[in-house]
Formats: sequence, C-alpha cells, structure tokens
Amino acid sequence: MSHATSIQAAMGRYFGLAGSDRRLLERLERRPRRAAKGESLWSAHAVLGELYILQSGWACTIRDTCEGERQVIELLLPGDILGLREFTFRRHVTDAYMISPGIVCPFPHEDIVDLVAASTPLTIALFAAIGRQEALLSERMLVTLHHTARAQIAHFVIETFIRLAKLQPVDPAEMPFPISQRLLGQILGLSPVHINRTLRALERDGIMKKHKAFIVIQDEARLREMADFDGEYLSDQMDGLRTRLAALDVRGVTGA
Amino acid sequence: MSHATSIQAAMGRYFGLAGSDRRLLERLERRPRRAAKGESLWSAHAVLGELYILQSGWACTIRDTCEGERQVIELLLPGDILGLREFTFRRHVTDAYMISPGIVCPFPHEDIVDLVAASTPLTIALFAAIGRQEALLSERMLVTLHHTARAQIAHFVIETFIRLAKLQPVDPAEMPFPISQRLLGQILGLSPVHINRTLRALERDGIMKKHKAFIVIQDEARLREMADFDGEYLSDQMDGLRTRLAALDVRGVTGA
DNA sequence: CGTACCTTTGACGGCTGTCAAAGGAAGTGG
DNA sequence: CCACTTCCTTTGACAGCCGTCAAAGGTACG
Repeated sequence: MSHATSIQAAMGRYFGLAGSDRRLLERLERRPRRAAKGESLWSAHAVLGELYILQSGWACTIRDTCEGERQVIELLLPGDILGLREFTFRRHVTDAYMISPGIVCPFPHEDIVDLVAASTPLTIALFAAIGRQEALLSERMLVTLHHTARAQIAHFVIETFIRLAKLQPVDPAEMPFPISQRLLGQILGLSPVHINRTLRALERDGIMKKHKAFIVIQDEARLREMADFDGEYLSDQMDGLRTRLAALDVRGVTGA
Repeated sequence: MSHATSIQAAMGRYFGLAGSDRRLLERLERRPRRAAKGESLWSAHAVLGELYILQSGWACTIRDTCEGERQVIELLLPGDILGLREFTFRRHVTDAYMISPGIVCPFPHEDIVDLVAASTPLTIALFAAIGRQEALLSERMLVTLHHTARAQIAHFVIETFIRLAKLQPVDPAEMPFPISQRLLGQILGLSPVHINRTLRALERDGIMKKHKAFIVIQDEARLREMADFDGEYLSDQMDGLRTRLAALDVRGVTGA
C-alpha cells in the first residue's frame, strides 16, 4: 500500500505525453493530502465539488439501495481519477470512500474543462481512462450475472492482480488485497456469509487463500480457468487514434 | 419506431450548442442508411472501424460468455452514439446489433479525435453522454444484483419510459417496447422462462402488460414503488460546467 | 481491557435456472 | 395462397445456488 502512482504515469499508459501535457497534469496534483481508511470523499446527491486523484491506497464508489444494501460500482487503484465518470453531473450519483489509507489530490471538477480545452491528447487519455473503467463495470456485470460465486471471486482476483501489476511488481504468492469479506460481497453482490463459504472452499481446494490484507494465489492456472478469464478488456493499446493525434500535432492544433 | 432523433438534438440536451458545433455534428450524419432488425454493426474482437449515430430504431451492445450466455450491456435509443464508450480501444469489447429496424449514420471512429480538437463544449457533451450511459449501467447493476425479477422488470420499464419521453411524447398506455422476452432476459440477466412467469404475474396483478412491440402501463404508481425508482441518475442537468465553458468562450479558446 | 468489526459455521427457505414440451405468430418460398 | 420453417411465448416439474437468521470465536484498536 505504500506504493504511489502519479496521474502522469497512469495517463501515460495509453501513449506518450508531451511536456506541456505533463505540466497540466502536475497542476492537478498540487495539493496532496493523507486520507484515512474509511474516509468519505463525497456522498450521493451532494452537489459536485472536488474530484480526487488517487496517488496511493485503494478507494471505491458505491450505491446504496433504500433497503440498506450496498453495491460497489468501481474499485479505484493508485493513478485513477476518482469521480471522472460523473464530472458532468450536477450532483453525485455515488458515494466514494477510501478502502485503505492513502494519498489523494483534490481538485475542482471544473478544471477538467480547462484540461479539455488545453490538450486534445490529454482529453483522449481521459476518454481512455473512462472507457477502461466502464469496461471493468461491463465485465463485472457479465460475471456477476452469469457465473457462480466461486468463478466471480476468481475473476475479480485475477482482474485485480493484472490491474495491480501495471502499477508495481506483484508476487502472486503475496498479492496486496486490503478487502474484507464483507466488502468483497458488496463488490460482487453476494452476502458476506456466502463469500466466506466460497473462500473456505477455494482454500480447501488449494487454489488461493485470502488473508487480512493480501492473497496467496497457489494455482493461478486453475484460477484463470474457473474464472473464464479473457483479459482483452484490460488492454491499454490504442494504435488507431495515435495516428490521428499525430496528424493533429503536425497541423499545430494541440499545445506545443 | 418511425420517430427519428438527430445527434444535434441529443447532444443539445445538456446545454445549447453553437452554430459551429452543430455543423461539426452534421458532418457525422452525412451518410444515413437503413439498418435491418437483427443487423450486426460490429463484433467483439474486431478492430475498430466505424461507429454509428443511431437516428431511429433501437440497438444494443452485448457480451457473450464462453458458455454461450448473452448479456446486454447497453440499450441505445435514437440520438445515442453507438460505440462511443469504446472508441479508444484498438478492438471492440462488445458486439452491437439492431433490435428494431432503423437508420444509422456510420462514421470513422477517429473522427471523434477531430471533434475533440475542434470544440471543447462538444467534447464536454460527449463526456456527458458517456457518463449518462455509464450511470445507466451502474443502476442496472445495482438493480439486477439486489432486487427480484419483478422489481428489475419494473425498474427497466420505467427507466426506458423516461428515456423515451425525452425523445418523443409517450403514452403510458401504449409505450413502444420492441423487446422480446428472451432479449429482456438478456438485459436483466434472467432466463426467458422466468421473465415470462414474472410478466404473467405483473399482468395478473393489473400492473402492466407487455405485447409484441409495446407495453401498457396500467398502474404507474405501483410500478415505480416496486422498482424502488429514483431517477436522479437520468438527469441532464449540468449547471456547474456551463459557467466554466462560458468563461472559455469569452477568452476565445473555443471555435467561433 | 472492552468495544467494535471481521470471520466462521449450521440450519432453513426461496428465488431463479434447467429441462421438456406444446401452442402461437411471423416470415419464406413455392 | 398455402405449406414450412423459425422464433417467440407459455406452463409444469424439479433442482440448486445463495440469502437470511443466529451464534460464537477471533482480532484490532482506543
């Protein structure tokens, strides 16, 4: 959890960023601050104010039903922008809070507009980031609705492993995973009781074991197999648009 | 189904568009063509080529599991852009096809880049459109994972009613709904058998009745109640950003 | 050292899936 | 215009995954 990722590194995943673009992103990170575990970053129905760049720690956005059930919508890892998906809304649709302690950089949500006005490549990178988050959501939907709890857990663990591995070296025998069984249930839409039973079964079968804040993956092959895992939706490749972006650059449309 | 909506009207939902922006959008609609019911617009894993503006008819994007189950990810109505969510991907993540016959306007996906370079307000409108589609997806996830089939159907019908009502006058006693029971199952993640049973029950209780291509809503109040429906996520309001956009305009950053 | 949260396990019930079969409705081709 | 095919709708029987309720032990933190 001590690993920190800047927004530059995260946005640079899709294609190289110009120096001017880097400076624009740096401005969003001017006010880093610590955020405690469980700290709320915003609440549903609140008028939009600041969004946050997550530099370290894990966070999530959630929705509650009126019967008191809670569903995690997205899991944010270091380098992600918290609230990007709803910056065009007047009021927040979700709640957001820190899963583990970390560092966040708040910035006014309207600053995204300036960023869009200032740099086309950066804007495309924002679209890419939103698109990836949305792909995660689609995939989760597919899995939660059509696979058993065992497959869902397997899928989520592999997906998270791959996302993490893009940020830092990760050992399958000790993968960071600061997620309680209750929270895992809220991510997958399962009861904590059933999560527990399924985790015990996975452990008995020698496939994986969850500890307090990390997971030991013992049999990655079987884990992938039972998750029916195809990671194409996690790809950062973006060849097609790079050509068009380069063309803009030549015409001097984007910032120098 | 004969009702057509231009992309201009759809994008203009969020705030007024300048004449220059309207012209940019018009260029995307230069090549309207008929699309048959069931026609495929793209397939998963295919390299991205053209995206489509949906002018009339209903369409959807789907994902298949390797066990042959099919999940609808998003339902597109006239005025929506098909593929906007994945224009930054190298390959398609979903399949897309027409639910009912309609008119689509294909355009190269790279043109979005030019559009972003040309107009900040238009780009913000694109973010707004993506954000709304994503809110639909989050809400669907919440409902499918935490409510019974009866509530899920009620929720989807009301949501679709509200979306339609933004495009054309809709009579609750004869709401267009060209969706088979099988497809409804693929939208909600339920088996067609169970969809059928639940629809019959809703009909017996005098709440709503689905016909071939339309729905009769008999008791909207009870339908809303059992759906636990809160439509805030469907709001098009965007006050906060309009101020910032106006500021850009004064400084002459956006096109005249 | 106590309080709060997390984990674990058992018993029981129910919503929903699967399998199977039959009756419509719609479109196709002769 | 009629046979044929195909897809959609409908219903019954049965099974199973998972939720709820309840209770106890463990662990962290103040």
